[in-house]
Amino acid sequence: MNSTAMRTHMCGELRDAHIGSTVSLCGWVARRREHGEKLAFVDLRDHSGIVQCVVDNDVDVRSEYVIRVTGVVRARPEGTVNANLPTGTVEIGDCQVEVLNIAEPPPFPVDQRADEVDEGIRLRYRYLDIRRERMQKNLRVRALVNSAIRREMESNGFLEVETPLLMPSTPEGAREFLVPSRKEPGSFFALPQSPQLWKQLLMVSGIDRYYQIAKCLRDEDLRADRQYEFMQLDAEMSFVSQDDVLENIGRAVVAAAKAVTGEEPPTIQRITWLEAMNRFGVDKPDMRFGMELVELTHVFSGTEFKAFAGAESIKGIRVDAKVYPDAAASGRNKLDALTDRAKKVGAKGLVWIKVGPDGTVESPIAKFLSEDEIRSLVTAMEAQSGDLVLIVADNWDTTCEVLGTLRNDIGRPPVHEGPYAYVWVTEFPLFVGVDPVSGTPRPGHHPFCHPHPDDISLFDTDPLKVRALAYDLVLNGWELGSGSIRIHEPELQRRVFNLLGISDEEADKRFGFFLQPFRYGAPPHGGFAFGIDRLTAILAGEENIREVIAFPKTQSGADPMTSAPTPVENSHLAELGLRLLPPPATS
RNA sequence: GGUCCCGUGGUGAAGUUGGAGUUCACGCCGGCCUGUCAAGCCGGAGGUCGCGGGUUCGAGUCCCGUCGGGACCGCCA
Repeated sequence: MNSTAMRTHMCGELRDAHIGSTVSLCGWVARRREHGEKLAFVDLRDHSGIVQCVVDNDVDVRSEYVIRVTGVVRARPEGTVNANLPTGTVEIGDCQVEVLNIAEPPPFPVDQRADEVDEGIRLRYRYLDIRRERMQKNLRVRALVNSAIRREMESNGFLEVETPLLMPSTPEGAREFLVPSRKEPGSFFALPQSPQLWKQLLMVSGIDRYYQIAKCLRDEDLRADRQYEFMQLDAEMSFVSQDDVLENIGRAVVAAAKAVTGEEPPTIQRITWLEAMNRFGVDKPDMRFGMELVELTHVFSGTEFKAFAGAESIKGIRVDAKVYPDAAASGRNKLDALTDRAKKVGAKGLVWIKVGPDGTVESPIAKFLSEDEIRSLVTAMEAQSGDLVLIVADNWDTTCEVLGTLRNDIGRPPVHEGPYAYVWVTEFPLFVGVDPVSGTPRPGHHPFCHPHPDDISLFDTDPLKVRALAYDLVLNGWELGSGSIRIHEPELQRRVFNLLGISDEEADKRFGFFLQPFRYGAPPHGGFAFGIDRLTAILAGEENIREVIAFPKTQSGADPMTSAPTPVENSHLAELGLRLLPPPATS
């Protein structure tokens, strides 16, 4: 399969079994070791690996020259086997070397040492960076993920349908990239944040099970886990319950993980949003480690301590001295830093308690607590001597969020470290908070999420308590993706819009092209989408999705290799009916 | 929009409380070398210390600004 007109084998595949065969190999010069005019060792590299070629005639080859070597595979002489190379028991002898192309010295070593090179430089010369084993591996992991997902989705009856990149702008959600229209100056296409609207229309169209490995584009600030453009497995199913969606998407994730690691990943756990918040303080819990939030409100129900008295929610986390000896032994400076961190996240303050031997405690607030309270606290926290307990008393949201943040700060391992902890988070709230201007609830996911059928009665009385048939998939504390059962009944959709403060007319104006088809018979349906880049990064052992993207952007949204984005000629703009504003004045 | 970290030959790093023409390793160029494998030995070239301004007798070092890279907050329905 690997042989071509120019080569018979790949460098990395040669083993003892090939000894005696004459081979032709093509690749790049990884290194050369010269021993005078009549002996040189050339390490030849292609994507499969490296093999040593012994050259006993005078050839001038240098790093990254592209060469073709023809010679005979032979066993290495006694004592010269290289255990560090998979091909280390053999070498290519009697080499005829043909230089196919010369090369300038590369700006950085094209091997593991480039892991230490500034990422901006790696990106400027990405085509060289990708020659390295690490990037070759990562891109191949990515391809495995994609092909496993395709195979699994298709074997489960999903049909791949491609959807447009050029679509109307919709004001909701993430900031869009705009594409000016040449034929209609002043009008614009938007690039899709996701194929959300298209896939729901495909359900109306009777496609039944749709999937696509789709490019999504969002003009939001970049992060280790966020790029302007990213890939999602996007899927939608008709006549399903939430369980149907979770099972099918779960199979695709499992298939991808298995394709990469060779092992069946652990069962994907399920947890409700409420439980996730109560136990982990976040809606994307990293379940690889403990330090769960402990409910303490009842412990201090009759307390004299002002900061605790009457607090809606009091919770604590225990920093186990056996697991986190450094954090548990934090001195005053570190504790102050933790307090600052807690305040930045929204807490009024942070109470710390160091547990000593025999139930003694050390804390700035110890004198305000009764012995009973201290005893109950230590018992509730299951605290041992040396442990550090951190307590927040506030409204429920703040208490959860602050402790969830501190828990992650103190205990969270790098995202790519095992074990893999997949979890479905279900029953997200339909609305999150209230718009400060209009006073109406804000959608938690998007306005087409189906409310939990048990909660419809709360619509008029307590809308913020309404749960949605919405769910996230979380891996090691990263949100891989989310989905929901959608509203297919126009009447229910109108009720949700009205709660959101969107009138019928306004809904029609904003989402008309999307809502009108639903009048022609929309099946009950639901779906999901998860990020291929994030899943691939974790499976590849990387903590940054740039490492699994061939040509990513930097955090500032630029490409150091192509210099994009670049200015364009005024004539180019004029053709699109555009003119630039003067640059903003700098004071 | 904000907080924090980084920027010194091609690459990675060192450079003390501000003090001579910045140092080291790798790489590069030349020479030697027949069993190396990050080969070895000898010699050589290569710098706007990101950029601009300020403080100072004197700035890689201190201050301000700016550009670039990174982590995070906001943002990502």
